[in-house]
Amino acid sequence: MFKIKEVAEMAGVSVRTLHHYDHIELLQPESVTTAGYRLYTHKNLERLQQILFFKEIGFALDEIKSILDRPDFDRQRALRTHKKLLMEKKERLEKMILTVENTLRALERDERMENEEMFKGFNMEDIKKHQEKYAHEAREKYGKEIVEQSEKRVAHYNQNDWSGIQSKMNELFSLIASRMKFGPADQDIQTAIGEWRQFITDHFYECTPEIFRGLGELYVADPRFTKNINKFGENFAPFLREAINIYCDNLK
Amino acid sequence: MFKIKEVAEMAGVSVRTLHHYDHIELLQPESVTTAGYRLYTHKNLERLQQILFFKEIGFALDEIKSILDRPDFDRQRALRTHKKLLMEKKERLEKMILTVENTLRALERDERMENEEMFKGFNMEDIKKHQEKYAHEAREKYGKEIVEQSEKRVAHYNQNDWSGIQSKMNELFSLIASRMKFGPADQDIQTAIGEWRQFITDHFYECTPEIFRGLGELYVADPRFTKNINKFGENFAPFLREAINIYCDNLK
DNA sequence: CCTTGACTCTGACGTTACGTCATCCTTTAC
DNA sequence: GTAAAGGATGACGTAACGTCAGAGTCAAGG
Repeated sequence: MFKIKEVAEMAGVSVRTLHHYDHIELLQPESVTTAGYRLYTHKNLERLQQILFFKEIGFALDEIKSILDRPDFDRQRALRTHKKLLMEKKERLEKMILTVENTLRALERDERMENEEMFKGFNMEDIKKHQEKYAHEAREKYGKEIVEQSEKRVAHYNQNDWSGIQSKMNELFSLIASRMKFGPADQDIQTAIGEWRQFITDHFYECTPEIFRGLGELYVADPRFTKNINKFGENFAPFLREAINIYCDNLK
Repeated sequence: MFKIKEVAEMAGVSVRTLHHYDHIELLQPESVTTAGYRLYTHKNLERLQQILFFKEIGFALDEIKSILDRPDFDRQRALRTHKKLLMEKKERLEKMILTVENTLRALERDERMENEEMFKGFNMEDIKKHQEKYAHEAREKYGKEIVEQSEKRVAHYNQNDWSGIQSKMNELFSLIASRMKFGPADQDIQTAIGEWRQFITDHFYECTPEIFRGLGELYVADPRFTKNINKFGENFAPFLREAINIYCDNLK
């Protein structure tokens, strides 16, 4: 249970804002003390987060209310849409930054900019269109999902490759993980490494020792990858890299 | 000389907005016809651009007015400030995107997020903290045995660290993507590539030119990586590889 | 036990940046 | 010469809070 000021500070909004949200019934605290103090729960915080996401994208508060209160509201789906819209907004900002840069360059060379050139990134219509689409989509959620179909196709295309790799990867990595205590030069581990390389060669591309070493580096370097891979154990990524290096050394 | 609707469409604002700006004496057309029609010049457009820049950053209209009307107003200086602020805003957005991603992940794994974790990107103070942290890190960059510490460091990275890494990557890749049209040898792109390499060196291991080239190959060759990376644009992976190769060539 | 300072409450009016009519006048195209 | 499109001027509406005012609440310290 959090008091109003705590919540305000956590979320970076004013107390008055929370009062307002209570008043318009957008976000009402789970409970109220006998003295009338508002008390917020973690659930309330989740809703507040949702509200702020929608706000950032440009929805009005009453729209947000009706979206969040709909019984079929899907938080996960909403979040994915949020991400898309936020990235669009980011692109818009990037365009604006380019415009500023162009303006600066033009100013330096004492040139004159094209009229439309001056306002790139300001036009919000793209974003608005997307918002409308989102609202429409959500409203007709039980209609046909044409938009999703295209996404699925792309996802599906890779899904085959993915699950193939994934299961092979899991198999090999589990084996390796189970033998970590024997060190990266362990015979069974080295065999598994070789199999892994062969698998890549068979299914994707010629995995030269050089590339293979790079792959090992990648396991450590790419945060998304590392995170996935470290579920096989503490320090699994560096261990794997080391094992790959030993494997490649022994090829000579 | 442009009529009001033309200007509105060029800049992506409403006619009413221009009326309003005229009324509050923020932007008054150079001339008016006998019938009372507003006529805007290129100079007026420049001022409008300025206004919109300031607005995007969050200034109030009367503040903008007093800024633009000050006799010592330096457009070039202002633009440079704009750029900085816009980039900060972009970072804030990137953070929000990360927060959305984290929320999604937590939702998938049915985890519960930390209370403050939920609101990253919403209040600006976080940004400052992160910047301080980065500055601190950089200051201590000249400590001892960085390379050998790499593995240990990685092992102790927490969620925050990963977020930082991811956002740095996103930042650099976004920048590169936004300048793809200038070709892989573009100066800014090359600078970003250098930064990226430095970043790997700082956080993981000494990234030699050889390894770096290998990474470039992997971006193209490895389907999983390509998939992730191509969200930055069509053919982003091959483009990146080419840019890396150019970068490495120039090191000799 | 009482005080004090930080926090909270509920109105209620103010503010910013336009949106939205309504009503009327110009200009342009056929 | 007439309609459609665009422009002008009030005037009121609105969204999302900000900003007091006046009063109660709570936790710590003297």
